[in-house]
Order: sequence, then structure tokens, then C-alpha cells
Amino acid sequence: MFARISVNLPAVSGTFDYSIPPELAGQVGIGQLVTVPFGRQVAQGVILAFVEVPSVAEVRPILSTLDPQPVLTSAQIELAQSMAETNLASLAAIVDLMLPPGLSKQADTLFDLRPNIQSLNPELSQTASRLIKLLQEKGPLRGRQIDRHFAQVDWRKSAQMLVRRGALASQSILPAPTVRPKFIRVAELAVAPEVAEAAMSELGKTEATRTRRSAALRFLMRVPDAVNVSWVYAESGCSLADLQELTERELILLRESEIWRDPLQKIQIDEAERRPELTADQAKAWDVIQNGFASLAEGKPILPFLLQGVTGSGKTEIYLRAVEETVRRGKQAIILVPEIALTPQAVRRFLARFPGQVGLVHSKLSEGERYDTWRRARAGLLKLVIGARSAMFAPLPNLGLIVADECHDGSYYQSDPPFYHAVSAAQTYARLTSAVCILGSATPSILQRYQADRGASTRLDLPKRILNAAGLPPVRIVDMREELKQGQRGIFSRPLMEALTQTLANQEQAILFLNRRGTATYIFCRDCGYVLKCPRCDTPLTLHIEERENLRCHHCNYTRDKPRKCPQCGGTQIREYGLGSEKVEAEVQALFPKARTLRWDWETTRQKDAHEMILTHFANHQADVLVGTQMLAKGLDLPLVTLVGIVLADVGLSLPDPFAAERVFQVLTQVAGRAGRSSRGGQVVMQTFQPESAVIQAAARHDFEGNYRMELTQRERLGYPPFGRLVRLEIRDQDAERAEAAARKLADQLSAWIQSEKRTETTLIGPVPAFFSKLDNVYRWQVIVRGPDPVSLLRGRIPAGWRVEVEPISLL
DNA sequence: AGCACGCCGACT
DNA sequence: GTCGGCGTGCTC
Repeated sequence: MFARISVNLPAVSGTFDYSIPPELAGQVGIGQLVTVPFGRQVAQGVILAFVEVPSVAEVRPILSTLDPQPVLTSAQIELAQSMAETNLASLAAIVDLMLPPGLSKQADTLFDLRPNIQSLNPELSQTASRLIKLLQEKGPLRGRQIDRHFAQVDWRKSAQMLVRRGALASQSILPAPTVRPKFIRVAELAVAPEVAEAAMSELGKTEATRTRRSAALRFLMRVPDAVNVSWVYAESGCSLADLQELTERELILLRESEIWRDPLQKIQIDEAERRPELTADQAKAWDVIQNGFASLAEGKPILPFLLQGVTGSGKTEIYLRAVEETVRRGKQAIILVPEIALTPQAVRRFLARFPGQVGLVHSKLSEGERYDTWRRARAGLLKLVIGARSAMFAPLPNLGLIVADECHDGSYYQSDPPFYHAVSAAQTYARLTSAVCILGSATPSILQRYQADRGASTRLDLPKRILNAAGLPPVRIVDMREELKQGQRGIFSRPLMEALTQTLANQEQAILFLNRRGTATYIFCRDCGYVLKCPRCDTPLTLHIEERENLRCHHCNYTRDKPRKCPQCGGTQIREYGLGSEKVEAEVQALFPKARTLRWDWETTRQKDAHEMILTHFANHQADVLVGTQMLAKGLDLPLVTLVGIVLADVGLSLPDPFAAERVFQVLTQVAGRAGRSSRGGQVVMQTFQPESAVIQAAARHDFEGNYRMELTQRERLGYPPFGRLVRLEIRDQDAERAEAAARKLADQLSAWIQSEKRTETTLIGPVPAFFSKLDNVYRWQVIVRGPDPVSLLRGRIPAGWRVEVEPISLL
């Protein structure tokens, strides 16, 4: 038998076969983490399968195992293979997502100076001499460490040259995992209590010693199990030496015991979570899901559920019931949330309902905490894992349920290689494991909803709010052009100021939302609202200030100067729009000096736990006005909020991206839904320069269906998803011309393939510079492939260096 | 990722 | 004629 292994080097795709040396026979199994020789390197790898006949004649042996238990379940291996295929990603990169950081290690190279560097020819490049100086100062360094000293310089070529010339020695090494189980020393009584009691009088020479040791012994007689020695010290005042002496006398036993690092131990759950009665709508939806569980139990496959419920309609309670059902059936559940820090209230409900059985996965965990949560999942000790995207990769042995809450949210898409959609992956995973899959949102993505309409998922509706019979709050659209004409030049319109005054007078709370995405990039006329667009593509032009100000189209690279006069009304007030939350907060303070304001944006949440602090502060009514960005759109439950002010609803609408309108609708609808969740009711004021925009009007009516139909019509006309599929290819280079040349070369190649394969419905968009055409001194160009099946055009043909996104969520 | 092989331009 | 740039392909 030979082992088929995914080698853990992200750039390496495919699998490799290895022999199993006699000393490892019987110790290796599917899903196990091993070390293997790979070229001249030693690398980690995961065993995917055993084969009778290796794919090459000469195989090399597995070197060692890194963990006696498998690190992946067979369901995870299947999921990884499926994800690698659909996302055109390397299997190794996907497998790496599933391993806890600290356990997974990439091969690295250790560089060291050779003693004879004096003989070096002085004509060294700057990089080479910097590298030598660095190694002289710090001694031998690994490639990863050297990377940190060379920000954007490619030092590896220089290093190779120095190795060839004999100035450097290089050696391939595989760092050992940096996480390991944590042990503590525990003590327990080794004899019957009577024996211990009898030994009390002869425990030491001095009175003090005897007192200490007998106190320790008495304490251990009281506690039922082995106990952490620090408890014994605290209780008895004894020391390790005393305990060792008691061990010598065979009265107690000292040993190492493994403990789980659990970040939840510190969290207190105040009250027991009550289990509310379901409303009629909830009961109806729940009934269908329950039948789904039953079908699966009988071996009948089911479709994923799309739980489409307005904000405040009680989706979380459905998830809780589904977890209960899963646990009842002896299985485990995964709950995915957009960002755990933003949803502490929902998380708390799960913790309260399933105490001691929940694992939380989030970015603030230490490596050790993350590793232990992962191991508890693997050991079957967790009933439920909650977390963002990556929580899906918890190695639960018997998965019964996956929920993706706020399934439309952009954070479910990993926008760095390996690119993947966690929600799509969740559906695949559920199918592979015969688990129930629930996607929940008030504003599912066009794609997710279309899936339901096409019969690929089962839609369940929760159309009504639970606590507020009045339903969703009324939205008032304020035309900011009119406000300007009336001489109102500030950030706030008169209707918004009136509403704020009223809200503050009623001792209620307000949220002011500022969509910062795409700020200060689009150009419009302040008199008539006209947005400057490309004559060839009809997409909004973007302001560039690279050498001098100019406007550009990001689809066809059309370029023009910024006009003096508006092409529509002749007005001269052509402006780009830009506005920060600091400014909004300052304006509130200037207009309402008594109002207590709180700002919630990326800047104010840098510190640890800042999200929770700000939210708690606001939820406890220690502030009246919360000013914030994106995060406000993510499922907060703030009953005292009766006013939501949307400072500028059209921001983001004019970005040159076919998904821009969908995102604006989602964020506006979600933010509007923060108002009036309680019986106090609420209202929304939506300020805009484009009150005629269909998206803004649909959001103001909370009209998902209307917006959905409108989007579908648009998408069908333009061949965008769900009617055509997209793959986005991006190249990054520090040299602008090289990036452009590579993009043109690939586009030519793609055109040739499209033609030779007669893919008449497949088209290219580009090559054009990416929306952010120069970031961090790196130039970016992109090519979009649009057609019925672009993935098959590209499979196995992607040149090195290209970033490939299948079904990107944005073309920016 | 690292390394070999292999192809073109600047030197001895 | 060789040295060395990096483009391409392979590692079981």
C-alpha cells in the first residue's frame, strides 16, 4: 500500500504518492499529518487515501507522523477536494485552511554566513550586502524571518547568488508545530482516607511542616478528583516539595494532566436562556426543517434551506431549535456568523442554551486556545462550534447541521488566496455529510435567492417582526439636492435634524449610518445629482489622482479630464463625495451639545474587546447617538433605537461594479432594520442625492422582492450572474508595464482558447487596470471571463502569478 | 516554495 | 565562446 498525500506547500497543487516505511506500518491512517521528503525539502503532508499502485515508479518513504490522530475527517478531505476544484485553487492551500495555525507549518530555508566571506568580490548588489549585514548582526535566519526585514525587496535571488558563490549556506528545514497540548500538574489522594488520617502525625520534623502537609492531605481528602496543585498550595500553604514528600510516602499521587485552553471559561452567562414559544410563521418554518432532519435520518437527501426573514423576525430561535434537534440526534452543529465580535448578543444566546458544549472560533484567540478548541471538536467534546468563515473547518466527527447566519454577508467570501465562498462550501459540506443546512438572511444575495427560485434550495419565509406588530419602520427619503437649494449645506437635512431632536427629547436612541465604501471616488454634480459615466460602458467614472486629476473607466480604460461644467445641467459644482464618521460625530456634537455620542468604526475598534465595549455601552443607554459604518448593518438587536439616519444612501451605488447595487440594497435594508425592533416603534431617514434611484426606493420600502426582480432583469441583460458565470483574474506587479504586458498576454491567450473551443457565449472584460490600480506600490491589472462555464476554460491553464477568483463578489 | 533546465543578451 | 538573467516545469 502507498499513501496519496497532499503536500503542505500552498503553491504546490496535486497529490504525491509515498511508501509507508515498516516502522510506521499500522500508525498511519487517512487524514493524518505526516512529514515527507519533497525535492530537497522536508514538508508536511496530509494522507488523503491509500492506493495499491503509485502514480510514479520511484516513490520515497513517509518520514514521520506529527499527530497520532487524523487531522482531517474523511468528510473534510472530500470537502477540500471539492473546494479546490470549484475554486480553481490548489488542494494544499485548501487543506491548509482546515489545519489550526501553529500546527500547520511550511518548509523553510535556513540561511547562514560561511566563514570565508572575506574573499567576496566587493561588487555586491545593495540587497546582497544588506542581507549579509543582517546575517552578521543576527546570526542564522530562516527565510520567513528575513522576509520581515525586507519589506518589498526580492532578496531570494540575491541569496541564491550568494549561495552559489559560496558566501552563504542554505539548508531546508521544517519548523516543528508551535502548538501542543497544555498540561498541568495535579494531585490526588493515593490511599484510603483512613490511611491518610493515620499518617497525619508523622508528616514531618517540625510543627510547621506537619501543619502544612496535613492541611494539604486534608484538602485532598475533601476533593473527589485530582486537583490542580496550585489549588492545593492556595488551600494549604504547602509547596511542591511538601507534595513530593507526600508522594514519596505514597500517600498522594502527582501527575501531569492535560487541560483544554477554553476562552469561554472567563465568560459568565448571567441568566438561563428562556425558550420562547414560536410564532405561527416560525412554527411553519420549523416544521419544514424538522421534516428535513427526519428525511436525512431515513437516508433521503434534502436541499439546503434559505430562511428569508426580515430583521427581528426570530431567525436565531430557529437556529437554536435546529441545534437542539441536532444534539438530540447525537450529532454536532456549526453556526457561521459574519464576524463574531459584532454579534455578541446572538452568541450569548447559544452559550446560554448549550452551556459547556460550545466552542467559539474567532481571530482574537491565541494559537493555543484555537488548537484546543479544534482538538475538543475532533474529540467529539463540542456539540456546537460558532465562528466566522473558518469555523466551518472544525473537525467535528458527526456533523448534523450547518447554519450560515446573515448568509449574504461579504465576510463569508475569503478575498485572499485561496479564494472561496464559505456559504457555498457550507452547502457542499452539508451535502457530503448529509447534514441540514440553513442559510438565513433578511437580504439573501441575488444568487442565493435565485437558487431557491430554481429549486436548488428550499425557501422558508419569516415575513413579520415578533416584538413590533407595526412591522418594519417607515423610511423617509430626503432629497439632498433640495436641501442644498434651500441653503442647507450641512451634513444633516432638516428632516433628520427634526427627527434627532425628537428622539433625544423622548430619551430614545439614534443610529447614524455612514457607508464609507467607495467614499471620495465618484464624481457627481451637486446641482442635479448627475454622475459622470463612461460613454462606452455606461459605468461611473472614477477619480484618479496619480500624476494629475483625471477620470477613468475601469472597464475599458477610457480616460478624460474632470469637466468644469456638468454635462447635464451646466452647473459648475462638480465634486467628489467624501465624508468620515469623525465629521458626522463632530457635527452631532455641535448641533446637539447635550447628546452623548459614540463612534463605532474601524478606528475606534482597534483595541481588544472594543466592539463589545462600545455595543454594551450603547445598549445600556450610556450614549444617545451611535455613529458608525458597515458594522451597524450586522444583526444588532438594540431595542431603544427608534431612529436610524442614513447620512448618504447613494454612497457605493456608483461604483463600477455589477454587484454594487446589490450591496447597497443589502446594507441600506439591514441598517434600516435596526430601527424600531421593540414596541416603541421607529423611523428611518434616508438622505440621498439620487432619490429617483430604484435601489434606494426599493430599500426605503423594505422591498426585497422588487429589488430582486429588478436586479435579475439587469443581470440577464448583461449576462452577469446568475445568468452567466464570472472568473476574475488579477496580476500584481511592482512594474506597471510588466503587469499590463502580462494582462494583455493572458487576454490574448484566453481569446485564442475561446475561439478555438468555439465558446461563442464567452466574453472577456478587459484587460484593464483593477479598480485600485496601484496599491502599496504594486500595480494591478485584471481580466474577467464571463460565460456559461468559464471555470472549464481555465482549469489547468492558469499561468504562475495570477490570482484567480471564481464567482467573485466584486469586480473592483 | 525551491531548484533544475533551458533559452537569449552582455561580457571575457 | 561563457556568465547569468529569468521563464517554465517538476517535486511522489
